Amino acid sequence: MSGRAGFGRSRLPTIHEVAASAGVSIGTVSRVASESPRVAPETRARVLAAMAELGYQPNAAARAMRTNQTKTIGFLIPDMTNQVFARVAQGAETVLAPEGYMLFAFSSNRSPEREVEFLQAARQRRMDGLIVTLSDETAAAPIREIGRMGVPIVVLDREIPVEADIVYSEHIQSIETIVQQLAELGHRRIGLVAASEKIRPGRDRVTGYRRAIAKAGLEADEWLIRARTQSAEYGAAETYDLLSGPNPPTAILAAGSDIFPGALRAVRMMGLSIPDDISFVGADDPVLGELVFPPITVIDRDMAEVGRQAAGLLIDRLKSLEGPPRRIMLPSTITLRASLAAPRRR
Amino acid sequence: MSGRAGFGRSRLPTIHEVAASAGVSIGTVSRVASESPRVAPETRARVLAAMAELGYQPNAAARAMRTNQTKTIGFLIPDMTNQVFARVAQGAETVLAPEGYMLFAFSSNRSPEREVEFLQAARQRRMDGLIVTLSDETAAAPIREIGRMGVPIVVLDREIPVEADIVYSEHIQSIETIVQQLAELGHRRIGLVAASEKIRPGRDRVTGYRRAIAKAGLEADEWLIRARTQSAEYGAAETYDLLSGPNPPTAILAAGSDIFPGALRAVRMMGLSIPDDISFVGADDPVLGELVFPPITVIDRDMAEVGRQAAGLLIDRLKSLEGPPRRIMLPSTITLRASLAAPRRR
DNA sequence: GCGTTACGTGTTGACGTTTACACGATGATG
DNA sequence: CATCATCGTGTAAACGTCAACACGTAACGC
Repeated sequence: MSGRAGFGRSRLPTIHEVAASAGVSIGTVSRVASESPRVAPETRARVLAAMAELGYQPNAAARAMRTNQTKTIGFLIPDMTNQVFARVAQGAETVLAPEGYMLFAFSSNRSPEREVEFLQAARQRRMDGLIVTLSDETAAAPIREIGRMGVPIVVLDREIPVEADIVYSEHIQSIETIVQQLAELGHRRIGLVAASEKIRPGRDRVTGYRRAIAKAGLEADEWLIRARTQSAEYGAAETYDLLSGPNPPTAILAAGSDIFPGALRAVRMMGLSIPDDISFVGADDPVLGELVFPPITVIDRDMAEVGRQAAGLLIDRLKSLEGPPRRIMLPSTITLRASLAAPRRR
Repeated sequence: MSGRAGFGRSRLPTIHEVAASAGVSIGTVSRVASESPRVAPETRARVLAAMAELGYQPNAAARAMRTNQTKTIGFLIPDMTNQVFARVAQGAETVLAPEGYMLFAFSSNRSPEREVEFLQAARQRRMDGLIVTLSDETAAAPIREIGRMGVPIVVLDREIPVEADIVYSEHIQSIETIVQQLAELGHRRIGLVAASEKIRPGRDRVTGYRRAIAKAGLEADEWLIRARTQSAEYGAAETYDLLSGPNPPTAILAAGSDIFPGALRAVRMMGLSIPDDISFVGADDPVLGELVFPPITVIDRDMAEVGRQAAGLLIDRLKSLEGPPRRIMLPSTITLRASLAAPRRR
């Protein structure tokens, strides 16, 4: 009952009030709350009733102070609106929840300053563990902060000098495969638009691209490589620039979840037809490639699995801190669709 | 330096250690930490140096216990992977961060049980305020839990019997407008696929639809209305069912961010051409409608603004709890594109 | 019937902060 | 020169919980 009406702040009942109401000591209430076996069934029932009556919820701050754990995991993501990370969170949730941990997500909007703020907030709040995706491997401050955390951390797809478990995604091989296929179709100039080389996915994709170009014996033209920012605007701008240049590519790799729609929009705006005028490959978006016409070949990954693996590593580390850092590599998959064809004869 | 190497849990320095290191009392350290003016500049400098040296971060739990606030806002969303909510979070962030609040997002995956768990966790953690989007207005448990929270809450686009500030989105008028336009083009049978009638957006869209049908003097066929679940699969299934029926509609309203791509896929799979075979309207996705061919007319809303408004209401309530519940209604906008045409003659 | 054990419950610091209060030193004032 | 603010700092209590310890009671074995 206690329908303490009204807005805003109202004092929440404490363990003392529950104890008084149930006619026992606070120790007994505490034992009931933490499901200790050493309580008589009848007493337990009375305490439980008092708790329900008062709507008692133990104060996590006080509990954290005593027990040194918060049952809270923080998830740092560069961008909430990016489905890639949201799917990771969802996957991690499925592993963390059964273990009694709450996963709270925080978006840095790709700002290293915000990342530092989050990491400090996480430390202040004594979160039990963290899953972290930094937006820039070359920014020193967040990395320094990670080194100070003092709790287990799992890093997602980044290469940073930190003692942490890491879940990698495979990027090099899949880009190589695609470039090779395009070369076999007869493409000699292939444009790559990727996220920043300051983070592993972008860097690896550029690496894979260069490697495949060399293997196929094609001319290595750095002008064809664009890797600066993960955004639709950037994808559109670079794609436009590539396709309106003097010696444009005959295929475009839009290697990023946000770059993909941007690049596609640029192609559309220029009135080019896929795959007749230009071959096109997207990445990291499981929906878009299937819905547009023609359907578009896409490099994708099982992000929920990334989340599950990351959460698994974290749980292990939470249970026992032993052992060297662990690394897991998860594959990328290529879904071939109708967006690839031989280049138009000049 | 204190480069206390190693994995996992390491003890973090307390205010006592900082005090000892700086040669002052804990009271003084506390005053420095909370930026009280009553500290001599030279002392302040020494304390700050000690803090930096040790990498001190105040224990939020202890602080929360003393001050009764956590500077934490919780954001409950039905589904992280849905861009609609992610954009709200982003908008709310921009208002909350300057006020010193951290926004932590939690996804319930549309489960009322998970919603209750989050609300209880938020209460245990003594979060200062909440922004909440329930997945089912008819589920009693989460609503009861909200009533017990004891902190300011802002509810997003739901009608529930709770004393809270609410940010609504307009749905009825925009659906009415679209249906009317379709009627004017000559459509007499219009299919509606929406989210559940158990939440306001779905219900309002059905209401708007019925109202417009009546106004336009069209036959009201309940068979044409599908409003059960917000998912791509549901959107695809119902669209397929509508279009393969004996007397199919000549236009489809896919009134939900996840329903939209699902419905579109169904249309594609049936080999129907937009707008020649079928007119099509999407909703709540600002990207998809623009990228497919032909571009699709879409009902959309400025979700970041929803987030900003919600955060604003919350901040006000946090500063002064006075006054009756406030309600804000934000508009929907219709972006007309090439997916609407007169129905094919039978 | 006594000693022993096991069990259920109460009592009592701690956890790390903040903040009201106390106190000594310094400088201004009459 | 005595008085009194003012300022900077230290001290100690409190916040709500847990868990180690203490204690009383009942059951049991001998």
